[in-house]
Amino acid sequence: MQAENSRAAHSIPEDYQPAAIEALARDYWQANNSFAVTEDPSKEKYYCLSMFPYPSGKLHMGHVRNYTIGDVVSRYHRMQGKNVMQPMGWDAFGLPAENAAIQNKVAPAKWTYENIEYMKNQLNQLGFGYDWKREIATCKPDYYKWEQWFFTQLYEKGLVYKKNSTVNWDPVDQTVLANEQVVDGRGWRSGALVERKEIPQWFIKITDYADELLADLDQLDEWPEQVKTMQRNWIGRSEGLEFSFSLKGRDDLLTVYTTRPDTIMGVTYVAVAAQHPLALEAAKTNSSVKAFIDECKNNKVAEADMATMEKKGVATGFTAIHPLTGEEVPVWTANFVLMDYGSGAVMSVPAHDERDHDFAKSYQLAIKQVIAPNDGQDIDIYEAAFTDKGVLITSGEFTGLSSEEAFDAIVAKFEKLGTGHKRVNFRLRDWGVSRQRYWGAPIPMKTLEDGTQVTVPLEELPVVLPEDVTLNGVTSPIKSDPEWAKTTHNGQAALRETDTFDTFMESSWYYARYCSPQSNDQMLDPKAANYWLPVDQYIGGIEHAILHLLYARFFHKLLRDVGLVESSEPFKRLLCQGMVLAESFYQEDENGGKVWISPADIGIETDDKGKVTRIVSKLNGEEAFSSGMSKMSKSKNNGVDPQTTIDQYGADTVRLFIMFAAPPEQSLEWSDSAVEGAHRFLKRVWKAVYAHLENGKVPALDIASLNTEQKDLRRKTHETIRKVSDDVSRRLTFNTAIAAVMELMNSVGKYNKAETQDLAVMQEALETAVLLLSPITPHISHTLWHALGHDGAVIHAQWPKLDEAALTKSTQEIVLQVNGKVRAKVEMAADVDKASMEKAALADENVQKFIADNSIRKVIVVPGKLVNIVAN
RNA sequence: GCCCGGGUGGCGAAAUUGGUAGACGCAAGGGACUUAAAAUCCCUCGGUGGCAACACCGUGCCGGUUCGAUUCCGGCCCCGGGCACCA
Repeated sequence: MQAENSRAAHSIPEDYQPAAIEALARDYWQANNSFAVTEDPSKEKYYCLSMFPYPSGKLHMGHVRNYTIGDVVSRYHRMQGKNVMQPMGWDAFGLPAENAAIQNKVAPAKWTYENIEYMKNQLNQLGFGYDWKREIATCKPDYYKWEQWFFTQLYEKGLVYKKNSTVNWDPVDQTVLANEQVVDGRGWRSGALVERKEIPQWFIKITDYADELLADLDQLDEWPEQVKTMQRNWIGRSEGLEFSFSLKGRDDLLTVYTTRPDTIMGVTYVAVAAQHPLALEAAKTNSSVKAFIDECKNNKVAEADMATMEKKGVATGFTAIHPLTGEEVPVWTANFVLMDYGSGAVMSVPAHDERDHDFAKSYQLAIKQVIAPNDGQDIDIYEAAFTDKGVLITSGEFTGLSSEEAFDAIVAKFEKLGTGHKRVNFRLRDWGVSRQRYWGAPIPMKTLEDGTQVTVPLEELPVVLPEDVTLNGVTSPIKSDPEWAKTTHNGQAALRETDTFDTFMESSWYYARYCSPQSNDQMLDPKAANYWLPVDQYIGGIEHAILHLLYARFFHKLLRDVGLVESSEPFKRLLCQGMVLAESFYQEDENGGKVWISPADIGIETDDKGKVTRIVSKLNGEEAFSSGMSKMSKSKNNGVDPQTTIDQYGADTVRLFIMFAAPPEQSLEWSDSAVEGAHRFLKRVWKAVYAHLENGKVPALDIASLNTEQKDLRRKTHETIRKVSDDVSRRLTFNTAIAAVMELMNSVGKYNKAETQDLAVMQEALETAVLLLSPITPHISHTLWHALGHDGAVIHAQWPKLDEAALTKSTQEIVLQVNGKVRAKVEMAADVDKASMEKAALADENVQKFIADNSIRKVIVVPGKLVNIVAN
């Protein structure tokens, strides 16, 4: 990387012209197939993956951010000499295609393929280095064939079953609605009040893997702690007691599970779900129970709605008998008990559970305190529940035990009596994969005439989804066409399943398919899969922290257990990038409603401190208002089309801005003027190289002969290498990496000598800046690297090497504090010892002033950094 | 409601292991160049006081630990993500 004698520099125009140089770099990569990779056991592999996009129409800023991060990481590791795979594809099934189909009268397939074409072109314009040979679209039969096959394998292994489960039902359109399609409790098209309905659906037993999914989180040491915590809570392992209440005058038992057996003596009622058999039975004779159950049919399915709705219930008339005391407690049915979770019944202890407490107060049910605070503090149990652990009171033989001791004692008691046992429970529920929609992969099952369910054999796969269809907005075309389902099985008539898979199915294994995307005789080629997997760096939005990442981890373990991969986890390192926000503006219409105005149509007036004084709409010249920063969205009309910015400033500016504006995990605020700032910086880099080339021939660097100024610039160069290397590889803080290169360029700009060795250190500084920037702004770096005299392309260059010797400094700044406040700063020798530091501190005039008449209690010396004198 | 994050100048941010708060950039103000404007370059830029040296205050709010807290602990407020059929 050091300058050779008589380097043949290539001249460049004085001005930076992004459009021309970006086309040049793109043509080079394309002509040389720069990003195509194959398995090469002689090289260290690096698999960098960004979450694939849903082909919604055109790229949005969130995509640009996601894929820029991935491309920077990929290009960095490439410069480390690794065999880097960076694939791209399309998460092509989903609801929006059906909506677009209804709106624009175009088939979902056609709409999807057109969007893919357009977005692929945009990705190329941004200079992302993808191996397009590996492109996948999940809506293509050669992809979902293997997903269907895999499902049949899981079925054979007993990991798939069918059961009833609740959906949102639109009674007017006679169709199932996604949560998104339910607006204020009504169907978004029909406006009808949505009902809960139970329909049979296919489930995959993710709960069989709950223990492993939980335990293996501990191995993922390069995942954000935040994501692992969310997954742990989602899986929700708990230890508790399962036991049954007998029912007065009946033979059946009511089974419940509790994580707080220590509070069992405080049970004052039992609550069952509205769909619980006991509630249904009570409804036959009790009209208020029936009315309540009917009312619950209008409850929404989403958990957030369940949790925030008013807690309601009604007594069933049944009476349960407390298994330890023999006491009689009423059985209620309540809207907060979930039928899908546990046994659909819970014991209620109002004194020690907030929800039970609220409910008991609303319905005048008894509140019985059985736990007292450890510190003996008096509490008013009618005022609020006491939910902490403590000491048992009025609990018969268990009185006086701590909550922890009582847990064991009470579980032991039940186990001895044979009426209950300790049980590990998970919050995680099995994965319901059936969707009653058209644009998805058909579920490969058939029903025979006698009702038997069979899998579709491999030779009949894929079960192809017809693409040339018209949607009526209500029923899936494969459901409304009676012919589609008709098939045979071993000569017998059979009907195909007309439900399709949840689209999370496709996104749960695409990362593995990229390793052998053309494999047509098996799901994965194990040799390729085991070379590339696990993914070394996965990048995507934090909104996927739980569901997608958990399903993908689950699928990977399933792939392992069918023998297709060797590893147990799919993603070694994870980065969750933040959202892209923009300011949104509105004016009010005559009804007080908000009319959202695009940021492009807004003018802003400021005072002489830059504070905003007035916002005006350019559309009507009247005052407008800001509603602050929010996620770029259609509803707030605050989206900024990446294409406009690419056209105006070029891809490098967009990439630089988006990496500089915020650290990757934080939300990023779009700012037009900051984009201009990024562009200005690239112009400065260009000009600096141009000016350097004008100075003529550059001699070889002769380190021994450098003067102080030359050494200073060289130190700055190598400090920058150290900082940027660490930021890009370990910290993934691209914003501070860019800031460091900006500092280096500021030093370059201030350097005004151009004698022999000046040119050599300048050459080194500029080459370094170009190399360090090249993962972020690959196009301008491509041209400038060439201009600086290199015949090979910058993508084949090595990442700059740190010269530790260049970092040495003769002096350093020492901070002098009195009682923790900075009172002076002094330059001292780099190798100064503690005693001299302390001596210098005590000798300082300002330090002396602040010690004054106080006596010195303590002196803290941090070697090479600071001295703090404690005096009072 | 539950789980997980975040809150630092006019703005985006930095401070990596408890050790100089505000690197880098944007906006703004002043100046140079120009007939002029744009572009570019130079200077200033947390608040208050002071000619200055410097002092005091300042990292959402209240309290704690520490020689020293943006960083650790307890409580609160506000904003964002997820909650199983949006992807």
